Amino acid sequence: MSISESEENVYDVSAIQDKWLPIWDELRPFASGKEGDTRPKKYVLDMFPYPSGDLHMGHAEAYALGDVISRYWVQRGFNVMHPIGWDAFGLPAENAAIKRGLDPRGWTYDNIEQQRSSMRRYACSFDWDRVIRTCDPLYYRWNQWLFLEFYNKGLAYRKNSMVNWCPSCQTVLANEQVVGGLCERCDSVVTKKALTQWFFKVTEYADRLLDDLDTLEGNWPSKVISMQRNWIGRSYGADVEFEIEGRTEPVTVYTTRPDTLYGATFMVVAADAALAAELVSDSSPAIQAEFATYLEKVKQSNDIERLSTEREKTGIFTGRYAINPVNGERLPIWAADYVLADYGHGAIMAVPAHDQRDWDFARTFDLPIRQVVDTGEGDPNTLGFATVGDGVLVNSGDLNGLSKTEAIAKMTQILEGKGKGKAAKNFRLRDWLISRQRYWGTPIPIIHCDSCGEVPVPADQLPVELPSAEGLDLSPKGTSPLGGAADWVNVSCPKCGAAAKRDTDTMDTFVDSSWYFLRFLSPNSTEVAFDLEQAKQWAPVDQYVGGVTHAILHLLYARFFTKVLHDLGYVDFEEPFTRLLNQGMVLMNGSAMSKSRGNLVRLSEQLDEHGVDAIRLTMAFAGPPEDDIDWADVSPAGSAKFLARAWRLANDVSSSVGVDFKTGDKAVRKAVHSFLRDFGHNIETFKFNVGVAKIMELVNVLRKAVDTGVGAADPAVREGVEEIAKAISLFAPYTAEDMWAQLGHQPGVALATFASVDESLLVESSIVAVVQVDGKLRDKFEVAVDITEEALREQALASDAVQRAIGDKTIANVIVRAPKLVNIATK
RNA sequence: GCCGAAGUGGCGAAAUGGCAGACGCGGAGCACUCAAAAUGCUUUUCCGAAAGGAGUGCGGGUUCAAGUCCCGCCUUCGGCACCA
Repeated sequence: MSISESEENVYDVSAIQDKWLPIWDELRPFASGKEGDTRPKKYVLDMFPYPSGDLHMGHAEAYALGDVISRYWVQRGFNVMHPIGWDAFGLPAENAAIKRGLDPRGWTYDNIEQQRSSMRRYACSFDWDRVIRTCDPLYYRWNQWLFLEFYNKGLAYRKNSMVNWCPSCQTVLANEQVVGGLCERCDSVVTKKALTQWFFKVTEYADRLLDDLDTLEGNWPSKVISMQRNWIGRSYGADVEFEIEGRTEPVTVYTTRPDTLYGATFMVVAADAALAAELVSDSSPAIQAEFATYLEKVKQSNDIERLSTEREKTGIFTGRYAINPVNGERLPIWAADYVLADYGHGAIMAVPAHDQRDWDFARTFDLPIRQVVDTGEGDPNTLGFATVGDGVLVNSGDLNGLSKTEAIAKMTQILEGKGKGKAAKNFRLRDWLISRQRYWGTPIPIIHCDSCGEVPVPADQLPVELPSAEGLDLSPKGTSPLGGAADWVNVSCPKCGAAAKRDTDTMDTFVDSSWYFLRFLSPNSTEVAFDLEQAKQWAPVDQYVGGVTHAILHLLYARFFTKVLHDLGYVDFEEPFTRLLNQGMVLMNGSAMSKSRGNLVRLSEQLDEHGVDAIRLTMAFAGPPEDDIDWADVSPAGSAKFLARAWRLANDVSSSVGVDFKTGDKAVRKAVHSFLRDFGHNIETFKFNVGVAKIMELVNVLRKAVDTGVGAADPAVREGVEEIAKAISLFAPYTAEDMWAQLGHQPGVALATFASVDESLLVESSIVAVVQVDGKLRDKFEVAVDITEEALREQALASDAVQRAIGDKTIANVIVRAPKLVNIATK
């Protein structure tokens, strides 16, 4: 081989990348929504990134996998919309701005440009005509519009509540920013603070959010469905009314165990609930003082203490008594912090015999424990723990002898008859706190007027644009930085014209991402949030791809928004994401990559070293997409080697474009078409690693065919290599495009549809039958596919190896599954 | 504590109840080369020279046949966690 020949034959990754990028810019193969496109639609969506810097390995995995799906459907002849945008509001921009004394805008838009350019190099199949950035007024104006739609429907409201507070950052934190009781950013211990905040009424949709999960079964990872079910946490039980001595109004408690009402020996109210303070206010000064001290301690407590499992129960006696509605017993009322103010009614009936927490409390304060369910384990008084299982009711009047389930039903009935209670349900889910005392977010479009109260900003005055950050103190101080923008805050009331002030809070960025998938339908509209006709055509999202970190919050909120939009008549579906794929994480040496761990792998360096295609292929081939990839365990060099091997094959093909494949070698064609059949199935079931393996197998078959078989000129070889180029295009678009060109085609392999499977080529005339003796493989031989059971049985028994294995044992049974298998069972 | 998922070669992993380990990484060997790289080919679960035997976390079960189904454990990972 001469030197010049060998140079032609070298797979030069960077040259290929440089060659095709500008051509694709011209070609724009992934523009969607052109007039008159008759292809069936498919909406494929990757979770949009936060512009925190350049793309990292995690993005590289997510977008590689999303691209496999998106490109696959294009090549199956679908009109695919695969848009991208940026979730561009949020704390990191603000923190960077504070640190450098800059406007968060500059930092954000710079990062977006960097990520956009990296995505182009990474050959993401995005439709670049549909880009959105949530920090554009063009976008967040519609957050405000939606907020007002929610507000008008009573789904957005303001209330005072205890929220997470970081004493060091001087700001409220979202639940997701509290990690193990510590502030995500500064590791300070998070405490609680009472503040008036905006909420969205997610709880009103709790039943539907839970029940509709059933419709996602099979199309969403079961893990995500069960996490959402747990998070919503519906429980069934009863509300029970207790008269309180010296109080006109009864107190209602929620219980899942109304059957144990005869076992109630005391009542507990949440120490930080209004009820506790009220009850104590009529007690002795000594109790009032004790309560005040206790309440102070409770307010100081933090999640670290709360999370401790060994924690002793604490509480104080309020000096008040409740009356058990079924037996008239006087129950002392305690205030404690193990009862939550914001769940149920903030008060419980304590049944220490059958609830471990009540048992612990009873033991700490020497309160009676009365068994009312015999579970067969014994008396909780002497057992040392509460018995919570099923059993037979005792010491319970009319309930005696009933099972737990029967007793729950009967007690509920009794209470309803007496007007002392009713069946009830409760949710773990709380309303969504959306206000943030932060600058870099969507301003809440409400004006506070002394005489008119909360006044929505009129629709024609939207958007309420963020004032310039210039001159504003963005540093955390417990109130929103927007409060410092006097010109912006002070307005006249839209209703009465008097002096009024804007709401200075901004919205949680999860609001932005709760409906962005609809904005892609008409990304630049100044008339509507999203075009209703376009929504009919494209939505809902057929395939959503993203990390499992968003399994609860983002997906729950987006589902909530969709249901609200449905009820408002804007969309005709109730679930936003028909199918969901969660990709795993990219690790290095067993743990998540981070600078502080010193195990950070830089995407840009990987791309420089191995090429875009090899990295993308490695992401897909490493294993099942939902599994984590440990970068130390995979071989981008191996991927590059395979791509070069496939590429050389295109180089070798010597037949010309348009040659009649039907004249090609049958055996090779059979391999090609059985590949086509398997590959499509693998991709559609997300077995990308297996799909890649199938391509490798076909490449190996064709390499052999070229070198030692039918030769490079056989039409079947061209047929095979063309399909390989198309298949590789899902993973390695540069290599595929270059192969396509070598094969003599015009640019645009990404739009080349797969050949349909020729079933006639797959019909087998013979097959290898296996013979087992007692389940163990003993022989195999080729037989005709239509061999009769008798003939196969005879042939199996005639085998020397089989006879050797049977030896002197007696044959008990012979199972024949013609033509594939014979199993001989001996005694 | 509650809910869920997963345990298969040296490694990443395949396997509609029907040949365990496809495909790849790594290893070994051969060819090409003055040589190396690259490439191509062969081989690679373990024990055994071989015949053969063992083998999918552990213990049972169903079945002609179990990595796969059922029961009971163990381990690892993820989520929730005083939710009455």
